[in-house]
Amino acid sequence: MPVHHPKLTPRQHEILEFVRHTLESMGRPPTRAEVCTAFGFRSPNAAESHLRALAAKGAIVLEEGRARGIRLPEPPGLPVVGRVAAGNPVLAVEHIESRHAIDPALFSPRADYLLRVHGMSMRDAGILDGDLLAVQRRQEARPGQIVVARIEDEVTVKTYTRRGPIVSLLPANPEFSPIEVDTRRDQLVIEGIAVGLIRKGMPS
Amino acid sequence: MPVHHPKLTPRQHEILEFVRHTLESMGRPPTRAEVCTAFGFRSPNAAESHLRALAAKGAIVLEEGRARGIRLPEPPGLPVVGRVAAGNPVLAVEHIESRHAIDPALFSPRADYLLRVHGMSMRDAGILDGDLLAVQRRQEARPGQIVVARIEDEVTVKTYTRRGPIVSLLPANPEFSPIEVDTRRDQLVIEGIAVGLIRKGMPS
DNA sequence: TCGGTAACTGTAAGTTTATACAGTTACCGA
DNA sequence: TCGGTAACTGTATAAACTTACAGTTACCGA
Repeated sequence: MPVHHPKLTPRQHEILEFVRHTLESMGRPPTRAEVCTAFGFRSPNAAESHLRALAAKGAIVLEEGRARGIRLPEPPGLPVVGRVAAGNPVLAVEHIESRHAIDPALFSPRADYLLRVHGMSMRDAGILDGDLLAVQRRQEARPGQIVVARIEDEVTVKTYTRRGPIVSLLPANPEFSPIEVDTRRDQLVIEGIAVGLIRKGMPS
Repeated sequence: MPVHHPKLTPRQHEILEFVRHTLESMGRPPTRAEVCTAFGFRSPNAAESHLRALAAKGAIVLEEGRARGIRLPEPPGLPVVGRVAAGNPVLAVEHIESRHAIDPALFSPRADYLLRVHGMSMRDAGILDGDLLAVQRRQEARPGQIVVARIEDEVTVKTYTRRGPIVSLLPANPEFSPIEVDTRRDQLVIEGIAVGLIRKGMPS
Protein backbone atom coordinates (compact mmCIF):
# COMPACT_ATOMS: atom_id res chain seq x y z
CA MET A 1 0.00 0.00 0.00
CA PRO A 2 1.48 3.34 -0.93
CA VAL A 3 1.43 4.63 2.62
CA HIS A 4 1.30 8.35 2.21
CA HIS A 5 2.92 9.49 5.37
CA PRO A 6 0.93 12.08 7.12
CA LYS A 7 1.88 15.66 7.51
CA LEU A 8 5.22 15.81 5.76
CA THR A 9 6.13 19.44 5.35
CA PRO A 10 6.88 20.60 1.80
CA ARG A 11 10.55 20.81 2.62
CA GLN A 12 10.53 17.33 4.11
CA HIS A 13 8.90 16.10 0.93
CA GLU A 14 11.73 17.60 -1.07
CA ILE A 15 14.30 15.91 1.14
CA LEU A 16 12.52 12.57 0.82
CA GLU A 17 12.39 12.98 -2.94
CA PHE A 18 16.10 13.71 -2.98
CA VAL A 19 16.81 10.57 -0.97
CA ARG A 20 14.69 8.56 -3.40
CA HIS A 21 16.38 10.15 -6.39
CA THR A 22 19.86 9.51 -5.06
CA LEU A 23 18.92 5.92 -4.32
CA GLU A 24 17.66 5.53 -7.86
CA SER A 25 20.40 7.26 -9.80
CA MET A 26 23.42 6.53 -7.63
CA GLY A 27 22.42 3.16 -6.26
CA ARG A 28 23.04 4.24 -2.69
CA PRO A 29 21.60 6.60 -0.11
CA PRO A 30 23.05 10.11 0.27
CA THR A 31 25.21 11.29 3.15
CA ARG A 32 24.27 14.29 5.27
CA ALA A 33 26.88 16.29 3.42
CA GLU A 34 25.42 15.34 0.07
CA VAL A 35 21.98 16.49 1.21
CA CYS A 36 23.59 19.78 2.23
CA THR A 37 25.24 20.44 -1.12
CA ALA A 38 22.07 19.44 -2.96
CA PHE A 39 20.00 21.97 -1.03
CA GLY A 40 22.69 24.53 -0.35
CA PHE A 41 22.75 23.94 3.40
CA ARG A 42 25.88 25.07 5.18
CA SER A 43 25.43 22.90 8.21
CA PRO A 44 25.27 19.12 8.26
CA ASN A 45 22.83 19.47 11.09
CA ALA A 46 20.25 20.92 8.71
CA ALA A 47 20.28 17.63 6.86
CA GLU A 48 20.47 15.64 10.08
CA SER A 49 17.38 17.19 11.60
CA HIS A 50 15.40 16.82 8.41
CA LEU A 51 16.30 13.15 8.28
CA ARG A 52 15.38 12.78 11.94
CA ALA A 53 12.01 14.34 11.23
CA LEU A 54 11.42 12.00 8.30
CA ALA A 55 12.42 9.01 10.43
CA ALA A 56 10.10 10.13 13.24
CA LYS A 57 7.23 10.20 10.76
CA GLY A 58 8.15 6.80 9.42
CA ALA A 59 9.04 8.00 5.94
CA ILE A 60 12.60 6.65 6.21
CA VAL A 61 14.54 4.39 8.55
CA LEU A 62 17.86 5.56 9.95
CA GLU A 63 20.54 3.08 10.99
CA GLU A 64 22.74 4.75 13.52
CA GLY A 65 26.48 4.79 13.19
CA ARG A 66 26.63 3.66 9.59
CA ALA A 67 27.70 5.73 6.62
CA ARG A 68 24.71 6.25 4.33
CA GLY A 69 22.50 4.44 6.83
CA ILE A 70 19.22 5.50 5.27
CA ARG A 71 16.57 3.06 4.11
CA LEU A 72 13.11 3.33 2.66
CA PRO A 73 10.74 1.35 4.89
CA GLU A 74 8.45 0.04 2.17
CA PRO A 75 10.24 -2.23 -0.22
CA PRO A 76 10.16 -0.89 -3.74
CA GLY A 77 7.75 -2.60 -6.07
CA LEU A 78 4.04 -2.80 -6.55
CA PRO A 79 1.71 -5.18 -4.71
CA VAL A 80 -0.19 -7.65 -6.86
CA VAL A 81 -3.84 -7.99 -5.88
CA GLY A 82 -5.56 -11.23 -6.80
CA ARG A 83 -9.13 -12.26 -6.18
CA VAL A 84 -10.89 -9.76 -3.97
CA ALA A 85 -13.02 -11.23 -1.23
CA ALA A 86 -16.41 -9.74 -0.50
CA GLY A 87 -16.50 -6.85 1.91
CA ASN A 88 -12.78 -6.21 2.11
CA PRO A 89 -10.95 -3.25 0.63
CA VAL A 90 -9.02 -4.05 -2.52
CA LEU A 91 -5.68 -3.34 -0.94
CA ALA A 92 -6.30 -5.47 2.16
CA VAL A 93 -3.22 -7.44 3.14
CA GLU A 94 -4.89 -10.78 2.50
CA HIS A 95 -5.40 -9.92 -1.15
CA ILE A 96 -1.76 -9.20 -1.87
CA GLU A 97 -0.35 -12.19 -3.73
CA SER A 98 3.16 -10.86 -4.18
CA ARG A 99 5.16 -7.81 -5.10
CA HIS A 100 6.86 -7.00 -8.34
CA ALA A 101 10.03 -4.98 -8.80
CA ILE A 102 8.41 -2.31 -10.91
CA ASP A 103 8.88 1.40 -10.56
CA PRO A 104 5.44 2.88 -9.74
CA ALA A 105 6.48 5.93 -11.74
CA LEU A 106 6.83 3.80 -14.86
CA PHE A 107 3.21 4.63 -15.43
CA SER A 108 1.85 8.13 -15.51
CA PRO A 109 -0.13 8.86 -13.55
CA ARG A 110 1.66 6.60 -11.14
CA ALA A 111 0.31 3.17 -10.28
CA ASP A 112 -0.62 2.20 -6.74
CA TYR A 113 -1.07 -1.52 -7.28
CA LEU A 114 -1.46 -4.27 -9.86
CA LEU A 115 -4.79 -6.06 -10.20
CA ARG A 116 -4.93 -9.52 -11.71
CA VAL A 117 -7.65 -9.48 -14.37
CA HIS A 118 -10.14 -12.34 -14.58
CA GLY A 119 -12.14 -12.95 -17.72
CA MET A 120 -12.24 -11.56 -21.20
CA SER A 121 -14.79 -8.76 -20.85
CA MET A 122 -12.20 -6.14 -21.85
CA ARG A 123 -10.61 -8.18 -24.64
CA ASP A 124 -11.02 -5.54 -27.34
CA ALA A 125 -9.23 -3.01 -25.16
CA GLY A 126 -6.25 -5.33 -25.17
CA ILE A 127 -6.87 -6.46 -21.58
CA LEU A 128 -6.82 -10.24 -21.41
CA ASP A 129 -7.47 -12.88 -18.77
CA GLY A 130 -4.51 -13.11 -16.41
CA ASP A 131 -3.11 -9.68 -17.24
CA LEU A 132 -1.91 -7.44 -14.45
CA LEU A 133 -3.71 -4.11 -14.63
CA ALA A 134 -1.80 -1.17 -13.18
CA VAL A 135 -4.27 0.83 -11.10
CA GLN A 136 -4.21 4.20 -9.43
CA ARG A 137 -6.50 4.61 -6.44
CA ARG A 138 -9.25 7.15 -7.07
CA GLN A 139 -12.78 7.69 -5.91
CA GLU A 140 -13.95 9.32 -9.11
CA ALA A 141 -13.52 8.79 -12.81
CA ARG A 142 -14.09 10.69 -16.02
CA PRO A 143 -16.16 9.25 -18.86
CA GLY A 144 -14.11 7.04 -21.16
CA GLN A 145 -11.65 6.00 -18.50
CA ILE A 146 -11.19 2.35 -17.69
CA VAL A 147 -12.04 1.89 -14.03
CA VAL A 148 -11.86 -0.71 -11.31
CA ALA A 149 -15.35 -0.64 -9.81
CA ARG A 150 -17.06 -2.49 -7.01
CA ILE A 151 -20.75 -3.31 -7.26
CA GLU A 152 -22.18 -5.20 -4.35
CA ASP A 153 -18.93 -6.90 -3.42
CA GLU A 154 -18.04 -7.72 -7.00
CA VAL A 155 -14.89 -6.12 -8.38
CA THR A 156 -14.91 -5.49 -12.10
CA VAL A 157 -12.88 -3.70 -14.76
CA LYS A 158 -14.90 -1.68 -17.29
CA THR A 159 -15.03 1.57 -19.23
CA TYR A 160 -16.82 4.27 -17.26
CA THR A 161 -19.56 6.40 -18.74
CA ARG A 162 -22.32 8.44 -17.16
CA ARG A 163 -25.60 10.06 -18.07
CA GLY A 164 -27.00 12.01 -15.15
CA PRO A 165 -27.46 9.65 -12.22
CA ILE A 166 -27.12 6.56 -14.42
CA VAL A 167 -23.60 5.16 -14.64
CA SER A 168 -22.85 2.66 -17.39
CA LEU A 169 -19.93 0.29 -17.13
CA LEU A 170 -19.10 -0.84 -20.65
CA PRO A 171 -17.27 -4.06 -21.49
CA ALA A 172 -14.95 -4.13 -24.50
CA ASN A 173 -16.28 -7.38 -25.90
CA PRO A 174 -19.58 -7.87 -27.76
CA GLU A 175 -20.19 -11.13 -25.89
CA PHE A 176 -20.71 -9.17 -22.68
CA SER A 177 -23.43 -6.73 -21.71
CA PRO A 178 -23.02 -3.28 -20.21
CA ILE A 179 -23.76 -2.85 -16.53
CA GLU A 180 -26.07 0.01 -15.63
CA VAL A 181 -26.17 1.44 -12.14
CA ASP A 182 -28.67 3.97 -10.90
CA THR A 183 -26.61 5.79 -8.32
CA ARG A 184 -29.79 7.07 -6.65
CA ARG A 185 -30.68 3.51 -5.67
CA ASP A 186 -27.59 1.34 -5.82
CA GLN A 187 -24.13 1.89 -4.55
CA LEU A 188 -21.20 2.08 -6.91
CA VAL A 189 -17.68 2.39 -5.58
CA ILE A 190 -14.86 3.41 -7.90
CA GLU A 191 -11.72 1.75 -6.59
CA GLY A 192 -9.36 3.25 -9.10
CA ILE A 193 -8.52 3.92 -12.72
CA ALA A 194 -6.37 1.90 -15.09
CA VAL A 195 -3.04 3.54 -15.85
CA GLY A 196 -1.22 0.67 -17.55
CA LEU A 197 -0.87 -3.03 -18.02
CA ILE A 198 1.65 -5.82 -17.63
CA ARG A 199 1.39 -9.22 -19.24
CA LYS A 200 3.67 -11.97 -18.02
CA GLY A 201 4.16 -14.75 -20.48
CA MET A 202 2.87 -15.35 -23.98
CA PRO A 203 1.57 -18.35 -25.92
CA SER A 204 4.38 -20.84 -26.22
CA MET B 1 22.05 -7.89 -23.14
CA PRO B 2 23.41 -9.42 -19.92
CA VAL B 3 27.13 -8.78 -20.32
CA HIS B 4 28.93 -11.69 -18.72
CA HIS B 5 32.31 -10.39 -17.70
CA PRO B 6 35.18 -12.56 -18.75
CA LYS B 7 37.51 -14.48 -16.50
CA LEU B 8 36.14 -13.74 -13.07
CA THR B 9 37.66 -16.16 -10.58
CA PRO B 10 35.20 -18.19 -8.47
CA ARG B 11 36.06 -16.11 -5.44
CA GLN B 12 35.56 -12.89 -7.34
CA HIS B 13 32.20 -14.18 -8.44
CA GLU B 14 31.25 -14.72 -4.81
CA ILE B 15 32.32 -11.20 -3.94
CA LEU B 16 30.34 -9.76 -6.84
CA GLU B 17 27.30 -11.75 -5.78
CA PHE B 18 27.65 -10.42 -2.25
CA VAL B 19 27.80 -6.86 -3.55
CA ARG B 20 24.67 -7.49 -5.61
CA HIS B 21 22.91 -9.10 -2.67
CA THR B 22 23.77 -6.27 -0.30
CA LEU B 23 22.58 -3.76 -2.88
CA GLU B 24 19.31 -5.64 -3.21
CA SER B 25 18.53 -6.38 0.43
CA MET B 26 20.06 -3.35 2.15
CA GLY B 27 19.52 -0.76 -0.54
CA ARG B 28 23.17 0.29 -0.48
CA PRO B 29 26.57 -1.09 -1.39
CA PRO B 30 28.69 -2.78 1.29
CA THR B 31 31.81 -1.31 2.89
CA ARG B 32 35.15 -3.09 2.82
CA ALA B 33 34.60 -4.05 6.43
CA GLU B 34 31.20 -5.54 5.66
CA VAL B 35 32.73 -7.66 2.91
CA CYS B 36 35.29 -8.84 5.47
CA THR B 37 32.76 -9.92 8.05
CA ALA B 38 30.63 -11.60 5.39
CA PHE B 39 33.56 -13.70 4.19
CA GLY B 40 35.48 -13.95 7.45
CA PHE B 41 38.42 -11.85 6.26
CA ARG B 42 40.56 -10.34 8.96
CA SER B 43 42.05 -7.64 6.82
CA PRO B 44 40.18 -4.89 5.03
CA ASN B 45 42.77 -5.16 2.33
CA ALA B 46 41.43 -8.58 1.36
CA ALA B 47 38.16 -6.92 0.45
CA GLU B 48 39.92 -3.97 -1.13
CA SER B 49 41.99 -6.05 -3.51
CA HIS B 50 39.02 -8.15 -4.53
CA LEU B 51 37.05 -5.03 -5.33
CA ARG B 52 40.02 -3.65 -7.25
CA ALA B 53 40.18 -6.84 -9.27
CA LEU B 54 36.46 -6.66 -10.02
CA ALA B 55 36.78 -3.02 -11.03
CA ALA B 56 39.76 -3.83 -13.28
CA LYS B 57 37.63 -6.41 -15.07
CA GLY B 58 34.75 -4.00 -15.40
CA ALA B 59 32.37 -5.94 -13.20
CA ILE B 60 31.95 -3.01 -10.80
CA VAL B 61 32.83 0.66 -10.75
CA LEU B 62 34.65 2.11 -7.76
CA GLU B 63 34.30 5.77 -6.83
CA GLU B 64 37.34 6.76 -4.90
CA GLY B 65 37.12 8.52 -1.60
CA ARG B 66 33.45 7.88 -0.98
CA ALA B 67 31.97 5.62 1.64
CA ARG B 68 30.25 2.69 -0.07
CA GLY B 69 31.42 3.98 -3.42
CA ILE B 70 30.60 0.83 -5.35
CA ARG B 71 28.36 0.79 -8.40
CA LEU B 72 27.22 -1.79 -10.87
CA PRO B 73 28.19 -0.56 -14.34
CA GLU B 74 25.12 -1.69 -16.21
CA PRO B 75 22.14 0.13 -14.84
CA PRO B 76 19.35 -2.26 -13.95
CA GLY B 77 16.42 -2.08 -16.27
CA LEU B 78 15.53 -3.00 -19.80
CA PRO B 79 16.38 -0.99 -22.90
CA VAL B 80 13.43 0.26 -24.93
CA VAL B 81 13.88 -0.18 -28.67
CA GLY B 82 11.90 2.13 -30.92
CA ARG B 83 11.83 2.25 -34.69
CA VAL B 84 14.44 -0.04 -36.17
CA ALA B 85 16.40 1.43 -39.05
CA ALA B 86 17.15 -0.73 -42.07
CA GLY B 87 20.24 -2.85 -41.87
CA ASN B 88 21.02 -2.34 -38.22
CA PRO B 89 20.64 -4.94 -35.49
CA VAL B 90 17.63 -4.45 -33.26
CA LEU B 91 19.71 -3.78 -30.18
CA ALA B 92 21.99 -1.22 -31.84
CA VAL B 93 22.67 1.73 -29.57
CA GLU B 94 20.95 4.20 -31.86
CA HIS B 95 17.66 2.34 -31.47
CA ILE B 96 17.57 2.50 -27.70
CA GLU B 97 15.10 5.22 -26.74
CA SER B 98 15.43 4.86 -23.00
CA ARG B 99 15.62 2.36 -20.19
CA HIS B 100 12.92 1.28 -17.81
CA ALA B 101 13.39 0.18 -14.22
CA ILE B 102 11.97 -3.28 -14.73
CA ASP B 103 13.42 -6.49 -13.45
CA PRO B 104 14.26 -8.62 -16.53
CA ALA B 105 13.34 -11.66 -14.45
CA LEU B 106 9.79 -10.35 -14.07
CA PHE B 107 9.08 -12.27 -17.23
CA SER B 108 9.84 -15.93 -17.66
CA PRO B 109 11.71 -16.69 -19.74
CA ARG B 110 13.56 -13.51 -19.03
CA ALA B 111 13.29 -10.48 -21.28
CA ASP B 112 16.30 -8.97 -23.01
CA TYR B 113 14.68 -5.77 -24.23
CA LEU B 114 11.38 -3.97 -24.81
CA LEU B 115 10.20 -3.32 -28.36
CA ARG B 116 7.76 -0.51 -29.06
CA VAL B 117 4.95 -1.95 -31.18
CA HIS B 118 3.67 -0.04 -34.19
CA GLY B 119 0.30 -0.79 -35.73
CA MET B 120 -2.67 -2.93 -34.86
CA SER B 121 -1.80 -6.15 -36.67
CA MET B 122 -1.74 -8.12 -33.40
CA ARG B 123 -4.80 -6.44 -31.88
CA ASP B 124 -6.69 -9.68 -31.16
CA ALA B 125 -3.72 -11.02 -29.24
CA GLY B 126 -4.05 -8.02 -26.95
CA ILE B 127 -1.02 -6.28 -28.43
CA LEU B 128 -1.90 -2.71 -29.34
CA ASP B 129 -0.20 0.20 -31.04
CA GLY B 130 2.31 1.79 -28.69
CA ASP B 131 2.64 -1.19 -26.39
CA LEU B 132 6.06 -2.26 -25.19
CA LEU B 133 6.63 -5.90 -26.08
CA ALA B 134 9.05 -7.75 -23.80
CA VAL B 135 11.33 -9.78 -26.05
CA GLN B 136 13.88 -12.49 -25.47
CA ARG B 137 16.59 -12.78 -28.12
CA ARG B 138 16.40 -16.05 -30.01
CA GLN B 139 17.29 -17.24 -33.48
CA GLU B 140 14.58 -19.87 -33.62
CA ALA B 141 10.94 -20.17 -32.67
CA ARG B 142 8.36 -22.86 -32.21
CA PRO B 143 5.03 -22.79 -34.01
CA GLY B 144 2.44 -20.73 -32.16
CA GLN B 145 4.94 -18.44 -30.54
CA ILE B 146 4.73 -14.71 -31.11
CA VAL B 147 8.00 -13.64 -32.70
CA VAL B 148 9.87 -10.52 -33.63
CA ALA B 149 10.96 -11.18 -37.21
CA ARG B 150 12.91 -9.25 -39.78
CA ILE B 151 12.05 -9.56 -43.46
CA GLU B 152 14.16 -7.52 -45.79
CA ASP B 153 14.90 -4.79 -43.26
CA GLU B 154 11.34 -4.66 -41.96
CA VAL B 155 10.83 -5.60 -38.33
CA THR B 156 7.43 -7.11 -37.54
CA VAL B 157 5.63 -8.86 -34.71
CA LYS B 158 3.57 -11.91 -35.70
CA THR B 159 2.63 -15.44 -34.70
CA TYR B 160 5.08 -17.96 -36.10
CA THR B 161 3.96 -21.08 -37.95
CA ARG B 162 5.75 -23.32 -40.38
CA ARG B 163 4.98 -25.97 -42.99
CA GLY B 164 8.15 -27.48 -44.37
CA PRO B 165 10.24 -24.69 -45.89
CA ILE B 166 7.32 -22.25 -45.90
CA VAL B 167 7.10 -20.03 -42.85
CA SER B 168 3.85 -18.15 -42.23
CA LEU B 169 3.73 -15.08 -40.04
CA LEU B 170 0.15 -14.67 -38.90
CA PRO B 171 -1.36 -11.39 -37.78
CA ALA B 172 -4.00 -11.40 -35.07
CA ASN B 173 -6.39 -9.08 -36.87
CA PRO B 174 -8.67 -9.99 -39.82
CA GLU B 175 -7.85 -6.69 -41.50
CA PHE B 176 -4.28 -7.86 -42.09
CA SER B 177 -2.97 -10.65 -44.28
CA PRO B 178 -0.53 -13.39 -43.30
CA ILE B 179 3.03 -13.08 -44.56
CA GLU B 180 4.42 -16.16 -46.25
CA VAL B 181 8.15 -16.66 -46.62
CA ASP B 182 9.78 -19.41 -48.63
CA THR B 183 12.98 -19.91 -46.70
CA ARG B 184 14.58 -21.57 -49.72
CA ARG B 185 14.42 -18.26 -51.56
CA ASP B 186 13.98 -15.42 -49.11
CA GLN B 187 15.72 -14.65 -45.93
CA LEU B 188 13.84 -14.61 -42.65
CA VAL B 189 15.57 -13.61 -39.47
CA ILE B 190 13.97 -14.34 -36.13
CA GLU B 191 15.08 -11.62 -33.75
CA GLY B 192 13.37 -12.96 -30.67
CA ILE B 193 10.19 -14.23 -29.08
CA ALA B 194 7.60 -12.33 -27.09
CA VAL B 195 7.69 -13.11 -23.38
CA GLY B 196 5.46 -10.37 -22.03
CA LEU B 197 4.00 -6.93 -22.51
CA ILE B 198 3.85 -3.55 -20.86
CA ARG B 199 1.34 -0.84 -21.63
CA LYS B 200 1.98 2.64 -20.36
CA GLY B 201 -1.09 4.78 -20.15
CA MET B 202 -4.75 4.12 -20.87
CA PRO B 203 -7.59 6.09 -22.49
CA SER B 204 -8.28 9.12 -20.38
C1' DT C 1 1.87 38.65 22.71
C1' DC C 2 3.57 34.32 23.69
C1' DG C 3 5.16 29.80 23.03
C1' DG C 4 6.03 26.14 19.75
C1' DT C 5 7.87 24.43 15.67
C1' DA C 6 10.21 24.32 11.09
C1' DA C 7 14.26 25.43 9.11
C1' DC C 8 18.21 26.60 9.30
C1' DT C 9 24.02 28.30 10.80
C1' DG C 10 28.33 26.98 13.08
C1' DT C 11 31.51 24.10 15.61
C1' DA C 12 33.35 20.00 17.25
C1' DA C 13 34.12 15.46 18.45
C1' DG C 14 34.31 10.54 17.55
C1' DT C 15 33.35 6.74 14.35
C1' DT C 16 33.27 4.61 10.13
C1' DT C 17 35.50 3.98 5.73
C1' DA C 18 38.86 3.97 2.17
C1' DT C 19 43.26 2.97 1.05
C1' DA C 20 48.37 2.69 1.18
C1' DC C 21 52.33 -0.30 2.43
C1' DA C 22 54.59 -4.58 3.84
C1' DG C 23 54.22 -9.30 4.19
C1' DT C 24 52.71 -14.63 3.76
C1' DT C 25 50.83 -18.88 1.60
C1' DA C 26 49.44 -21.78 -2.06
C1' DC C 27 48.79 -23.01 -6.59
C1' DC C 28 49.79 -23.21 -11.55
C1' DG C 29 51.97 -23.00 -15.98
C1' DA C 30 56.58 -22.64 -18.36
C1' DT D 1 62.37 -25.03 -10.29
C1' DC D 2 61.03 -20.55 -11.00
C1' DG D 3 58.11 -16.64 -11.32
C1' DG D 4 53.52 -14.95 -11.48
C1' DT D 5 49.14 -14.50 -9.55
C1' DA D 6 45.13 -15.24 -6.38
C1' DA D 7 44.04 -14.81 -1.88
C1' DC D 8 44.84 -13.54 1.97
C1' DT D 9 47.06 -11.18 7.29
C1' DG D 10 48.40 -7.00 9.77
C1' DT D 11 49.16 -2.16 10.58
C1' DA D 12 48.38 2.56 9.88
C1' DT D 13 46.40 6.95 8.49
C1' DA D 14 43.72 10.41 6.15
C1' DA D 15 39.31 11.36 4.60
C1' DA D 16 34.45 10.66 4.83
C1' DC D 17 30.65 10.42 7.74
C1' DT D 18 27.55 10.66 11.80
C1' DT D 19 26.02 13.03 15.53
C1' DA D 20 25.93 16.01 19.59
C1' DC D 21 25.52 20.81 21.39
C1' DA D 22 24.50 25.74 21.10
C1' DG D 23 22.37 29.10 18.65
C1' DT D 24 19.24 32.20 15.15
C1' DT D 25 15.20 33.43 12.29
C1' DA D 26 10.56 33.28 10.82
C1' DC D 27 6.06 31.85 10.92
C1' DC D 28 1.71 30.27 13.00
C1' DG D 29 -1.92 29.20 16.12
C1' DA D 30 -3.70 30.19 20.89
